[in-house]
Amino acid sequence: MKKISLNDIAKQLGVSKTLVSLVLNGKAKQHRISHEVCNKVTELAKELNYKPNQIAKGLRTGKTNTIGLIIADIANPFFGKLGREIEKEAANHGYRVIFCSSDENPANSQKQIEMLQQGQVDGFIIAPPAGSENQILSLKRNRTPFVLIDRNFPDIDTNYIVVDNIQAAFDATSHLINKGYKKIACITLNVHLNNMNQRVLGYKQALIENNIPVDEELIKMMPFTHEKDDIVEAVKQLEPGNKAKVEAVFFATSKLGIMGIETLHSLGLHIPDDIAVVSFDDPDAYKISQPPVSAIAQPLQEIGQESVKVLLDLMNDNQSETKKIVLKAKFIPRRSSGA
Amino acid sequence: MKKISLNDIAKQLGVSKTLVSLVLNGKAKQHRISHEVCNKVTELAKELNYKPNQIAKGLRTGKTNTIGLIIADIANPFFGKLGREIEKEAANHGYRVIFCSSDENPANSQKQIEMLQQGQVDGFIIAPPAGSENQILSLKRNRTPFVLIDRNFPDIDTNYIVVDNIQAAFDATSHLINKGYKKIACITLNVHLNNMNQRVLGYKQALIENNIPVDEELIKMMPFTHEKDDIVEAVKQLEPGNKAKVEAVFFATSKLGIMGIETLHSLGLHIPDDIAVVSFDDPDAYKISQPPVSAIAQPLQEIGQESVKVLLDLMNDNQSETKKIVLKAKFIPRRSSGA
DNA sequence: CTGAAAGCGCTTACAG
DNA sequence: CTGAAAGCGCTTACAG
Repeated sequence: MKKISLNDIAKQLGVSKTLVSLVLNGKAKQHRISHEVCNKVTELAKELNYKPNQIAKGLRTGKTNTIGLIIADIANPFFGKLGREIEKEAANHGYRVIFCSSDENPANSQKQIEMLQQGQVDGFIIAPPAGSENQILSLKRNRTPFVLIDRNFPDIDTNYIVVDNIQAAFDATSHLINKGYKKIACITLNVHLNNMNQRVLGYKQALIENNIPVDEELIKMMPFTHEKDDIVEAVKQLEPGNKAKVEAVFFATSKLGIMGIETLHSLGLHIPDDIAVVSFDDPDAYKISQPPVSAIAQPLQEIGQESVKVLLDLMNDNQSETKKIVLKAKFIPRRSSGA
Repeated sequence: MKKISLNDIAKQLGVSKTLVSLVLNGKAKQHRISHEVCNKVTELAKELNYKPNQIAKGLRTGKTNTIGLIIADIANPFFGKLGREIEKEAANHGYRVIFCSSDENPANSQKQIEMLQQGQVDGFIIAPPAGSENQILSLKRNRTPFVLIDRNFPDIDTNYIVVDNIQAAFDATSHLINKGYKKIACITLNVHLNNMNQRVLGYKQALIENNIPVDEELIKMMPFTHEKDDIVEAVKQLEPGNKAKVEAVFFATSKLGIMGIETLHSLGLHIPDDIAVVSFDDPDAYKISQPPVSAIAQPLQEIGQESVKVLLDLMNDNQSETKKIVLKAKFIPRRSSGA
């Protein structure tokens, strides 16, 4: 079954490709093409199950109706859910999306961006890894439409959709303080991403506002590629009885939280009696965990929808004013913090 | 910064496009192009940061180096992790992947396949929803390369990579029986997918082999779009004390399991004392759950790698013999079933 | 060793 | 109202 082309239809009907193209693209009226011809074309196209070749169309028009999405890891439920929202919103507008996982490695995102820039994609939605500033600047120079999500570079003027990380971390930490916890640890990633910095900042601000001294020893930075062992080590250092008694811990990502909670359990510690827990992000795991884990839920649907919308505006209007959108993340107290 | 093309290079060097194309595609030797010219071309290409337009290349060669992946839902951690493996293996071979979530709805997968068949993709990896047999047959008729994953249609001769669902379900159920449980419920999806049927079959076979009568009342079928309420209802019907005392439950998917366990907890039931639990698939949630959940882990990396390899073979060789690969899934006993 | 030309399947001025 | 022609950026016989 050979693919049929515009030409096939044109020949069978004894008309020109131009005509067929015009009709099939809904420009019949505008070009005052006769009703009769119009119908003939539409019918035969349907009969032959004609599907325009998007590659040819793309070459000609310079549009591919495809979005490149670069995130840290599609296997991470946070990005999985976010990716799904983006896919959904894109599909609503007739766009498909190519997924790329960078593993927070700028060399990877570089390769992925270069690969997709070779005419494969009309624009990008990117969660840029630390150290990818030059890539983002290069996209700006090329005038490639793109929008950042999850994190952004404060020094670079770009479109972005993020959440208020400071506020969210502040809320979660304040909640712990209100519950009477004072020795509160923070486990975060040691990557230079502004969202991570902000989470630590919010944590510190809550302490300071409540006259609790910030103890840098209680802030543990994990490499992004952290393995179980790293977490075990960090958690052990925080273990109650070891030096100062730690009463609670704030995990800055759900991946850290999941591994950390697993470790706490395996050390025989009880949550929240021995140590209270709150975490950024709200994967399913936190709902079935016993006790359920207090978490900061990001508005994934809104982030997904907005990022696609902003990108589409950009690709169509080529507007110059950058859109900087900061959404609220919601803290959900559960039993892991005595709620 | 305008994109630069083959022509730009050719003009600047005063040679033909043919020459440039040949050199850049590594066919210089084969066409005995002089070393000198060869170097000039390579250097200028690098200097101008020339990137061939893949769309143009695709139109000419009929190859896009893109794979279409159709799964139920990328937000589901099982498919998220599987998708990541596929993305990785594809990237290793220079392929990108377009992700589509069908939500197990054949109308969706139909639309997605049609969309991607318009020249956008060289082949498909598909987890076909129930009722999509005609789409698969149509792909066969078109001679579109594709491979099925996670489930297949026994009546259609296709390439596929699946796990031995019967064996895995049998193992998990046998484990429960060995632990002394007799009244074992099964919560599954009411979709007509052979992998789901096989999971129930394995469950039944284990019962029969141990002389435990199969009680159809203990097999609950949920719609794929199940909400919390459906699970609550089903679990309540199984609640110990309600009619026959149910001692254990086998969840046929992790999505069912996660919701089910959440429900058991909220009903105040203790796992495994009040009711033991085993589940197909092994999301992170099961590891931090208290108690950790006994689970059937599928070999995601192998499924991902094999599916890409089989597809690539197909696209290159157009070989006729179908590859049917059945991998083993591994049961991991944890404390939720008294392990 | 190198180049002119055709063509992949479209869209879009342009002309009539 | 309709068609011939150019061209998007490549690759690949073909010819010399």
